[in-house]
Amino acid sequence: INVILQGTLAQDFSQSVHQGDVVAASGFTVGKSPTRLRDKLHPFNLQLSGDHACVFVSRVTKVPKYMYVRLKDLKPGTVVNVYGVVVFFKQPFRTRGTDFCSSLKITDQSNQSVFCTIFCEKLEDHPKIFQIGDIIRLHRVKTQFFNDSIMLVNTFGFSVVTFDGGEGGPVEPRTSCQKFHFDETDGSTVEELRAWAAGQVKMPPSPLMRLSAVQPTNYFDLTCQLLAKASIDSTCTLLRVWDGSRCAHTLLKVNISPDIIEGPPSFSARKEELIANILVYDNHVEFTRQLKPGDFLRLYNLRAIPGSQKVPGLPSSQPAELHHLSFHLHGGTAYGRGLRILPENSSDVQELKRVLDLFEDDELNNSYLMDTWSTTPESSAGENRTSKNLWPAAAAAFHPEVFTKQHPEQLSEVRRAGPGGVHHVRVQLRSYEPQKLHQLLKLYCSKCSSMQDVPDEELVENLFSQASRSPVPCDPPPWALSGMARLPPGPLKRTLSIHMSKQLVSEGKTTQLIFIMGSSLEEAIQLTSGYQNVVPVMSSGGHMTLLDLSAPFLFRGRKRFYGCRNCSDVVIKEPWGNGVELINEKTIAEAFGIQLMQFVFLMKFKLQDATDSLDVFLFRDAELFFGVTAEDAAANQEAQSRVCRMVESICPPEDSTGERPWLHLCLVSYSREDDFGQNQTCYQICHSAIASSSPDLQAPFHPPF
DNA sequence: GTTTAGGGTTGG
Repeated sequence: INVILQGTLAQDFSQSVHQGDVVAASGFTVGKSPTRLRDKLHPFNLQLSGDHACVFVSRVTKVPKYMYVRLKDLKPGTVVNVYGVVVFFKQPFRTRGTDFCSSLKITDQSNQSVFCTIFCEKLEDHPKIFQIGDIIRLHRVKTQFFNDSIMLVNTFGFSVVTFDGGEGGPVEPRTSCQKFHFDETDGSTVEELRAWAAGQVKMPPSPLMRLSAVQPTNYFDLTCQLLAKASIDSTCTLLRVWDGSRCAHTLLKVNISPDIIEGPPSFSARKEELIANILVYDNHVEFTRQLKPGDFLRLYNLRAIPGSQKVPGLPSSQPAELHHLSFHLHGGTAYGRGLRILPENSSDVQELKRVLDLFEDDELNNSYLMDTWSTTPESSAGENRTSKNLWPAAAAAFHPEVFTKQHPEQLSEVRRAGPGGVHHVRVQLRSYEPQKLHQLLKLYCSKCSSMQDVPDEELVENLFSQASRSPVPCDPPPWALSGMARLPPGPLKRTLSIHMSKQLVSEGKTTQLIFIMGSSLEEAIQLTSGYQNVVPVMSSGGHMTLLDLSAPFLFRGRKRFYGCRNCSDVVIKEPWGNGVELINEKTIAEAFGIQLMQFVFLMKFKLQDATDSLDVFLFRDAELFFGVTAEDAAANQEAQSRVCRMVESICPPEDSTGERPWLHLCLVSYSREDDFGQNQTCYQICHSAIASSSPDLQAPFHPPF
């Protein structure tokens, strides 16, 4: 039925009512509804317009279905539900009883870490944990004391859901359970844990490595595709796997009789170079029986062992060669040792597939060269792998893993070939621009292709103080709750005006989003510790608006986000329509009419070899090249200095004793019109990545596009 | 409403 309100009553009502509220009306009159034919509602309506008419609005607070206990507040002998970030885990292993056992350790914002043991008969009921940092939700676990500390064990009605722990990614529950509870509060709980974990320095580092980064004696986790397998004896299975990168060390070759191999008995010479043979022992052998070639796997706590190793089942005529690296998944479950199949839709597998497909496409294109390649393997044999003068021991080595040609070309040939080609070169870096390395970060608008420097701190500070110098009051938008905020104790004891969304506050999401007016830059930064999204605003013509777009429009943790001046048309609206659960830079930018700028790396290198020198850009594949995203470099001093160290290590200063290493790079040449309308040939580094040999320079896994 | 395990590597 339609209810018609007028005057101040209508105004008061519309400001306080929310969808879902219970409304009681008194003093109304019944009238004929003029819209009954159109809206097909009740033929009468209720008109609340007299002097005695009034409306009561009462909010029905939703009783949450599940309560979650913080890990610090666990009491012995209770059954609870908890959320946590995984800091240690073992894949499920067989117990002496009837069940498999998952062993894990989790932590949360209360900074307590707690051990959990999950017993389940079926593997699919166990938590699907892929890596440290994953988020886990446990329902109906009981607390108990062991060794003077409280721990968790599953109990009747137990259920578990896990999520990827990466900030900004989709919140996709991992479970094999058909029916499980999941609502918007779960989504925000996961987001809150992700954001909290991202700011924790004490989180254990990921042991994931690509093959190209593995060094002798390393323990590491590997994401890979299974190409073939062979059962060697009851305690050992051979897995032949690849991840698209080439290990910097000669690998153990295992010649197995073709009739015991499941999958192709051999591969092209180029592909064989990338394949790692992994020996899986003891308790893990059972799990390898269900593996099929083509499966995507993660292997936990693999060991790379150099030198002569006895390989079980191999004929004595083929002793493992000295100094050849072999990979072992030893028996036991210490340090989470084990393996699992990764689902095809997981983001890590998607990334891996892109790299592997690139290799396969490339191999197809170059199949006409394969004959030459196979008959002269020494022509390929590891110039960039073994030569000592090529690279200082602890620095990085380059492996453009996707060559379009097998032999490096000389720079003079590259120049002669003109635009429209892909070249593999062996060069030294003579110089680079910008000289000031912090300037290699830029802001880029993908819509208008404009590029600008990242504003320095002083400029942003000025914009903040300018904005706070115009204390013109402004009408807060109708959707906002406004007030003054006291900052956490510190040197600054000022208050500033804040605005929050009524809707979010009513949903209890009080830390999701805050608008601040009249603050300094420093205060805005301080607030990021308590609020996930901090938006600085000012008053203009009585309305709330953003600061000049040279300043960040949003602070999220240590990250700052900028809008494009050309392409943005700013109107502050509620950054959530119906159904928007997630509040992040994308949803906020969209709501405010902002074209989000992205951080990019841009550098110019002067390359040289014996024949010529050539200016090339590093832009499109720069993140792959450094193994660092530009966004991380912008937010994280450590990541930024890592990039600087890499640049300095491939181009040591003139006066230093450091040798200038030879780099294998992939270059693409293309034609571009210069300012005078003349066609000009440009060059860019592509597909080339730094494969590091020291852990602090390690390049993470990253797609080449 | 039971039991299992209770993180911590040198091993082919």
